[in-house]
Amino acid sequence: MPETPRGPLTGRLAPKAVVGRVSLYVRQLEAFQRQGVATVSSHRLGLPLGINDAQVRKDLAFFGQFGCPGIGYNVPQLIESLRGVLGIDHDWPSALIGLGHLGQALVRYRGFSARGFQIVALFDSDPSKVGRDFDGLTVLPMDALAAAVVDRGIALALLAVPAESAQEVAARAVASGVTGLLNFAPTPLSVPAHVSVVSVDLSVQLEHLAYKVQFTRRGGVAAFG
Amino acid sequence: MPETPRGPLTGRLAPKAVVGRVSLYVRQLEAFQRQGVATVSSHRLGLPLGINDAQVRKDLAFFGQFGCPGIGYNVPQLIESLRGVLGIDHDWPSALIGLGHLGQALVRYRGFSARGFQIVALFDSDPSKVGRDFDGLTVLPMDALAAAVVDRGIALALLAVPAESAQEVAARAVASGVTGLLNFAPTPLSVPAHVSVVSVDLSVQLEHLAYKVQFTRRGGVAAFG
DNA sequence: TAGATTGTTAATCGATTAACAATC
DNA sequence: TAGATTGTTAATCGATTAACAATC
Repeated sequence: MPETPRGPLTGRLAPKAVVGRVSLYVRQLEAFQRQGVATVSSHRLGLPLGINDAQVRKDLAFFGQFGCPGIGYNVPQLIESLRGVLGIDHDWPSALIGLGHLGQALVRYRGFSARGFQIVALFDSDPSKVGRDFDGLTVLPMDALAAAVVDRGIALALLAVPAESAQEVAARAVASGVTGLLNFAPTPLSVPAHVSVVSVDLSVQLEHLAYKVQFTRRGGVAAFG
Repeated sequence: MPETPRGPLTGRLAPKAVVGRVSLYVRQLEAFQRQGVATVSSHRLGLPLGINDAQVRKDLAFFGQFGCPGIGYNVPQLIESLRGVLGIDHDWPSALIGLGHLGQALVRYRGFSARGFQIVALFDSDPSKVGRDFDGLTVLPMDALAAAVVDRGIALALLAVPAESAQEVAARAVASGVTGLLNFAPTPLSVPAHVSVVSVDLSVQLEHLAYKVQFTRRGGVAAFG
């Protein structure tokens, strides 16, 4: 039997890399569960993800003790523990701000709600967008955000606005009570300490791809990735 | 005057973190250029990005010598050099594979073509999608990819297909001559050594945000981010 | 018991920051 | 010249990997 985990209440903020891998572990564990696998070793869990067994154990050790020497990890139990660690043992009703092309796509994208991130309200500062319907939701003006945060229990906002207005919109979201921002605008956001930001910069990713392809073309050895 | 850069032809593949920051430097330099700034120091370049001056100089040193002691960096020259380093001194005609919600969004998203990544052809393995029109482009069957790669000079493909089919579609893309994949499917891809992959895993990013918000709520100090 | 596997400590590796001589 | 700033080396810091006693 696994010992009692320290639990996610204690300890320091985990490094970005660790949290990212834990997300991958949860997804892989869910795949094992669907296959009816009851127990996995750190080796077997890391293998399909290209992560070595020492790394898997070290990552898990950051959050507690979840395994049994000689046996491995109980799949459903580890899923439950890690979902608690990540804060995905409950839903996160979310707002989407900005209904340009990217925003319209994100409303319809099913990948978020499949993992508990339901988009429950849409906002845009452009009056010509307000009142329009996307995927069954009506676009509200930014002024309505504070009320929605309270009424619908919104904590997170997906920010799909142009770079120029991102900082201003972020400030309004924070003022309305949002405490987490997924920022798709290609610009750094400055927010108070109690607010978290994760940025997804698609241009940076594409430029990284261009770099790697060019490097390979020029005869370099793609050592990793 | 800056000395002759080593140029992007030599050296090892730069670490992921370095390449990501260089993308940010280029964007910041372009902002300085629009403002008419002629010369910047490593300090001034890093400041708006939250990157310290030593880091900026170290990153640039990976690719060559671009500055003048006592003066700093010439803005237009550094932009040109770094665009060469990243391989974004020319356009990258790209294919988009998979026209689900996310794929449809990516076609219309202007952020890619603004940085030289033009989507010039659409593909889907689902016959009911083939022939449909999105943003002026007609969806082609996967069989047409190899010809398009040659005819339209395509090197990159954006992969917006379900996790279940991602590996199979990636293999077909590679067989058709694509050498770079931007993978939006939440699954690792296995490709030959001459092919590069950059993955954008939106669920992992959202789960990271959930972790940080939960951590803050529970009284932790958000030390970074 | 023998084999497997954990959690953890120590060793290695790589990335960031500091310091400074050289240079404009 | 004096002040500013680079490129680079050395110092620090953090993350990954290896090793192994403890345990099932």
